[in-house]
Amino acid sequence: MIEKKSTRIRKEEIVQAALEVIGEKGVRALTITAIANSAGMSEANIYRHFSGKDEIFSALADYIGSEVMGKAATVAGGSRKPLEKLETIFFSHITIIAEHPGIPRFVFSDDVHLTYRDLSETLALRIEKYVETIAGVIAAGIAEGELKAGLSPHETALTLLGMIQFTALRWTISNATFEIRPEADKLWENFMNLIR
Amino acid sequence: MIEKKSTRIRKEEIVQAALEVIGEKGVRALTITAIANSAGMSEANIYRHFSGKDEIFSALADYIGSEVMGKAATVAGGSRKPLEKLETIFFSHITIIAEHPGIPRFVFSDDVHLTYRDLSETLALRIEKYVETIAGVIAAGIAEGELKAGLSPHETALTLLGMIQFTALRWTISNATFEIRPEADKLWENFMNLIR
DNA sequence: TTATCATGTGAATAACTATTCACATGAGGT
DNA sequence: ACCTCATGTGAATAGTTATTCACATGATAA
Repeated sequence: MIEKKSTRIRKEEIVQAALEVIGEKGVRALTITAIANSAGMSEANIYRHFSGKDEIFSALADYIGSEVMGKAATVAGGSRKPLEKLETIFFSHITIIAEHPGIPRFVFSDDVHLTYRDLSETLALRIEKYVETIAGVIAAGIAEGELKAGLSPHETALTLLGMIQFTALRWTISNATFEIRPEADKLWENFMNLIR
Repeated sequence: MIEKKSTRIRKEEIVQAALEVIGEKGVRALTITAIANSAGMSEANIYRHFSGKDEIFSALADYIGSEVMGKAATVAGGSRKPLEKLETIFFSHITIIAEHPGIPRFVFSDDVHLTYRDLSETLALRIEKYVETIAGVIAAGIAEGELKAGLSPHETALTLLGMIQFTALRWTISNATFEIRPEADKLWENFMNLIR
């Protein structure tokens, strides 16, 4: 029998274990057995701290929301120049993906979207908010003359996020056979050419 | 007992049924039972025509490859101006996604990638080829002076595809609550601002 | 010290999965 | 007409899944 810990701590451990499982084997492999193994506890103990899979998925979404998107909001609210902010957001997003491949897989899993509709709505709202945060930075960049005047902030933000997302996808599909960072460098350099 | 048909025809029907199931319920729901129901035949009969799920997935990948990516190659090889070609490829891709949501879900399903590694390699190669096709059109556009001189064709192609892919994802997540076509129009207009 | 209750677990259950198999049928060649 | 074999199917099987439950344990408050 493992050491006893409070539900608060166990919940964090379970969420982390779940994220690890997704990062290694994908959302499909996120079974209670897999989580229990990864977290080093019995399956039954998972149910001491979560009512079921739904609740684990919710907690995972909350964690990702505060971790990834919260970070971007902080950067956006800072005092640097818009282009610098964009660059920081872009590369920190890329770094997070490289360190936790489970995050984009979870957020963009059609399995999650189609099986847990309520959660899916929450995710959609968070993504939309994230897009707006980035669009705000782009709008500021245009106002300050750092970026092209003709840009549509919202659409340009979608383009930037699509670039990030597509990189994460190609990375998973190719089974991590390329280095994500140099790829991101090239994409960012080209993107600056596009928006200035 | 349903009418008897040749394996060639049944294979096509099964692949179409599978694509439909993915479009409606996602890759996770692509069970033999679901395919059999959608195709209107018994589960056992599926095995008369395919050795198992792997082979169905392979056939699905082949169908998508010839359908979607073949189309782009045809357009790219045509005699129109590069910018026109890009626009055609972009909107025909968007149209295909809107009509067959199962296609992007299948191609970008981490479930597929992580469970069927061989198939995943094939998919990765096809995507890379698709990227190169688009990069070729962009390079031609630069050479002819239709597009900005400083662009990197490969990275710009990735950006374009990311835009398409991200739109498909947001569409699924939001449960098809927005019209995909007007969204695509705005994105394309902005993209033209970016690349010219 | 001891009583209590949150925490931990092995085993059972019911539902669902892919796949197989023995048997049925009918279309097309002879 | 009839033979044959590709095509079609209900039922069985073995494995996996989420979830429950009766019982164990140990931290902590009294």
